Amino acid sequence: MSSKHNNHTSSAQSDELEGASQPEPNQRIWQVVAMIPEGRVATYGQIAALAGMPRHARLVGRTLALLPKGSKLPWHRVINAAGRISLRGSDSHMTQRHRLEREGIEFVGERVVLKQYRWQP
DNA sequence: TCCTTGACGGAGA
DNA sequence: ATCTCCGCCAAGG
Repeated sequence: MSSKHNNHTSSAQSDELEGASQPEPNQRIWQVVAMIPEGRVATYGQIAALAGMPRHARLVGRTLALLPKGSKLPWHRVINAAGRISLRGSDSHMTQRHRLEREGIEFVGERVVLKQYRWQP
């Protein structure tokens, strides 16, 4: 990018005013996350790239942080490039780890072995 | 307006 | 394996 314009899209739901062609970034992210199969994980950067926004890993994190509490999206299958859970709070952190282990994903210390569990579309 | 802080990541050292 | 730097970008202070 040229580091100019490309702003707007603040909160949500107002994309039909500018061409209404392709889905909003957040929506593309949700779609990709929804594709991660059970028992596999994907990294924030991986999701960003698959959503057509390479190097926007942080955007993925922000987007997932906004998900409503009972979201059906498999957000727990998204971890960082080190194979670790990025969630800060001990509650959410434990919830994510528990969900992953329940799907058969194993941890070696604090990390998932990506070589073994990374989703490869 | 500037600075800091994040559910980040890759290249170097 | 750890630590910096740097890219990226929205929210808050």
